[in-house]
Amino acid sequence: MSQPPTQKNRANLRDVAREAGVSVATVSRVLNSPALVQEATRKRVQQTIEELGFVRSAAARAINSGRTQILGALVPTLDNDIFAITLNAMENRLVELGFSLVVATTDEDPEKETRKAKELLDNGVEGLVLTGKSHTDALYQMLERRYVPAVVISCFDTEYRLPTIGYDNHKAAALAYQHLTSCGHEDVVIIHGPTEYNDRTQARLDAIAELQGGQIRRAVETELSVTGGAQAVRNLLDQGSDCDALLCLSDVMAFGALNELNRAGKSVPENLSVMGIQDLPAAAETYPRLTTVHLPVQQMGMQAAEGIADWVVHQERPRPIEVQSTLVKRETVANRW
Amino acid sequence: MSQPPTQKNRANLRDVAREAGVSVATVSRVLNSPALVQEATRKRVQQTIEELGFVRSAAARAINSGRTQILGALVPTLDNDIFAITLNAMENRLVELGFSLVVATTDEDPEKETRKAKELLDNGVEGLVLTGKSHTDALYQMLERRYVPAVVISCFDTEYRLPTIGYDNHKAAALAYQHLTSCGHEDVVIIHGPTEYNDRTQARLDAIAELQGGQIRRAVETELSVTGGAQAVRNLLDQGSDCDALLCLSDVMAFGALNELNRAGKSVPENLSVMGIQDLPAAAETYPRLTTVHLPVQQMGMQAAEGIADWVVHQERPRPIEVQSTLVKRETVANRW
DNA sequence: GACTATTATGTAACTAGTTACATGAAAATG
DNA sequence: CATTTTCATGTAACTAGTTACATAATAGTC
Repeated sequence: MSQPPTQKNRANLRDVAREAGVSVATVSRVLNSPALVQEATRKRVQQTIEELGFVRSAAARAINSGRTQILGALVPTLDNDIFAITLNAMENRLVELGFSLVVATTDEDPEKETRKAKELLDNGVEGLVLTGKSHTDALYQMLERRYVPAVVISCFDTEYRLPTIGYDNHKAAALAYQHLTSCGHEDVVIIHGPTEYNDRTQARLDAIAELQGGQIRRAVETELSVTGGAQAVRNLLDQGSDCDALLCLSDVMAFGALNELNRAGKSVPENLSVMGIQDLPAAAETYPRLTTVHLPVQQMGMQAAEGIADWVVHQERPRPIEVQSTLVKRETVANRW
Repeated sequence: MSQPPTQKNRANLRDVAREAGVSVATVSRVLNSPALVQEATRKRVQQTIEELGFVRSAAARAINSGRTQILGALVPTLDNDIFAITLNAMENRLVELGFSLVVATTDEDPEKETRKAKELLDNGVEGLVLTGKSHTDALYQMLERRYVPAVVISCFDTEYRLPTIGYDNHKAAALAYQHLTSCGHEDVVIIHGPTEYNDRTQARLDAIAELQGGQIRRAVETELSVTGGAQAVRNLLDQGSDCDALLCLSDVMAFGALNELNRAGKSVPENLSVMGIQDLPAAAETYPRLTTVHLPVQQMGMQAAEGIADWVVHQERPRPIEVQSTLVKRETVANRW
């Protein structure tokens, strides 16, 4: 039977010291600054560590250093690609910087986010990466009271109370919409995800409203997913409503939209144009290839990782960082002039 | 200037005790078993905790309980949907069970996985969820030496040295291939991702090899992504090679394949059939809708969460759990009889 | 009113490391 | 050869909690 020495009979520093016939300080030195220990002693201690299968307790280290080396990220969901690429980049960079990343999902619900943030902080997370600007006062207070570094991704706003590291959603949407109008599209239907607590979608809508004279002319709200995009188009077609172009405020919805238009026998961009925002890798492979606005989410993930790590280590609040969105012209927008 | 009291001047248990005029034991009781403390005292202590903004140190708690409440998941990547849904489900269930989830990516590289596993364990993770069966001996030894609970997802094998919680890749691929043959498809091209260190892809290929008399007849290896699927089809078309059906061993490649076939003007399933494996949500919305094998990855995520949490808490190794794959007939497979 | 039971609280010893300071011995300097 | 410096190591006091045990103060019983 395998003994179940979960934590109990695991060797600790004192065991190693006793077994090797040295003091705890010496063992600690072998682990942390081996140069200070004579070679013979060091060898002996190292061998004892091997023999006893000794592993330093992370908790005990943390208690002394006040550092857990763990950061947390709160994202709305992992269920689609929108945040996955950012997280992937963030995780990779953080590991290089010596941190682990705890991921928690919020379902775009500020209350849930607050609860999860509390759990993460209670579990020893040293800093947080939040998504967007919609958070509860309780969360802000918690961060301030505990002096927890926290940065915000997926948006850019120098005035915001936390450092933002991301793209300007307003600009990105304007870029997309203006491309459509510059190609002669008059009647554009905006397909967007839920706006409740989603300031990024709201900012994109606001930008378009501005360009349409203060009021969005035609918009349909749907689920922020491939399925949502498909459903929106299905409804539009069922109602027999016509338009020049579809602007999906996120690529995933554009993917669904394109599929559904193909199914309905509508030619894109001959019958109508379609645009997305984000430029996921798959956007280059849709049929037809999706014209979209590129959001450098990978770069954002890396910068966020560096920003939060720096803040935690050097107690220096990072400046907001804007990553630039750019228009990617492919095949789903026609020139109507 | 905001004081930078990162860790230092943060109030601790002793500060609260002194300020409230009670002993440290009483404060600890207020936090852990408030019923044992008289109401007046409890109120006073709670108020002092509020005033001083006292927050329990996770590290100090962990040192006593030997429990960090943190689990780790090692997945090949977050860059596409394949693992995102599983992780999402896992994270949600783990939070319910009182754990946090640290996510690390391995790029399907056992050495990198071993390094990351070590980092996670050194950072205090109590248990691991691994993906697939390709791991280094060093990793196995590390897990055994440290008595770290670890379960494996995305496969099912009762003989494996760690408990597997997942689907049987062999069965899933057989299910897909047999559907194609039962519909009269003779000449099937298998499109699959890299097999190096990817035992799941290998198991799927093995199943098909068996059904084809020991040797895969036609296969093309590509990147495990939408882009990869599209490229594979592009190459196939460029070479002018014909076939009855395309079996993509993962939905994401099927998405790319369908797009590319649409682009080439090939009718699916009239010209050729296409199948995927996984049944991502988007599979129901492709054009045409993708026939695939459903892998209940959400259920797998939940079960894995429960299995590893149980093992960590009750020191009881879970039994392997198989989640069943099922055929989902949609529109991309024609009957050739 | 004395004796026991119950309840609330405190003391101090744990958990597993790190580290300032002290000590002793060997090496370098005058 | 004595003195100072350097190096290796040990002692014990920290980090921030938890908890077994002791004690004091009520409450309940005979």
